[in-house]
Amino acid sequence: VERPPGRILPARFYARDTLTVARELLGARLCRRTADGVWLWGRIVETEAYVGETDPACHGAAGLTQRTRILYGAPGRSYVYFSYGMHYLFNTVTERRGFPAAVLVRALDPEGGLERMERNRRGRGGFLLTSGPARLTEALEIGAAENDVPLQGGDLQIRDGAPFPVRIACGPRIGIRKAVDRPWRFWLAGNPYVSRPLGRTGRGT
DNA sequence: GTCCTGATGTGCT
DNA sequence: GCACATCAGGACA
Repeated sequence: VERPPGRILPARFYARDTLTVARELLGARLCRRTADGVWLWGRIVETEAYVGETDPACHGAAGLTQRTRILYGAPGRSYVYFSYGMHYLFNTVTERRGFPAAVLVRALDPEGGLERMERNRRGRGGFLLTSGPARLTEALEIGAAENDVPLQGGDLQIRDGAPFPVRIACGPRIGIRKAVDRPWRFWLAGNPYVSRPLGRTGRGT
């Protein structure tokens, strides 16, 4: 069994402007060590920024609560939450303490541990393996236990990767109803694992 | 291909 | 109560 390549991104990487972090996470590797010690990872190809109390789509817009206290906490940690009664979504906390912001990871280009990921996805491979925020957490076995943990070691890490030689595209965030005008979704143009290439509309895949 | 719906937990209003 | 940063599967065309 292999180990993921690249260098772990330090906490200070995340302690910056969230839009910058969202762009610079493209190409980095989200790495997960399962309970039985298997490494699963992929290159991040799609992200979204959620920025502060003034961003209506950010959970931080609700202010400091039990749920959002992680967003107000230290940058470089995970924020995993349960959505629609069935899915877990993975975010990295950004900016300084006291400023609630995060980057949602929406898609991965799978790189290591493909067989295990496909099993986790009940046989679905190819595009359906990791092309969506809930798909990738299921593939990588990320759940409630991975909420509020550091990303600089242990079983959940983000490591750097050589930049993909493609354009970074941006557009409106997916699946929200507030602040739809802010183009805070970023993706690698042409990558086959991007959940919704521009031009496709509506819900579903 | 598009459209629609069901599954379902959690936190805030 | 209800909104919600989703996905899968079925009904059509």
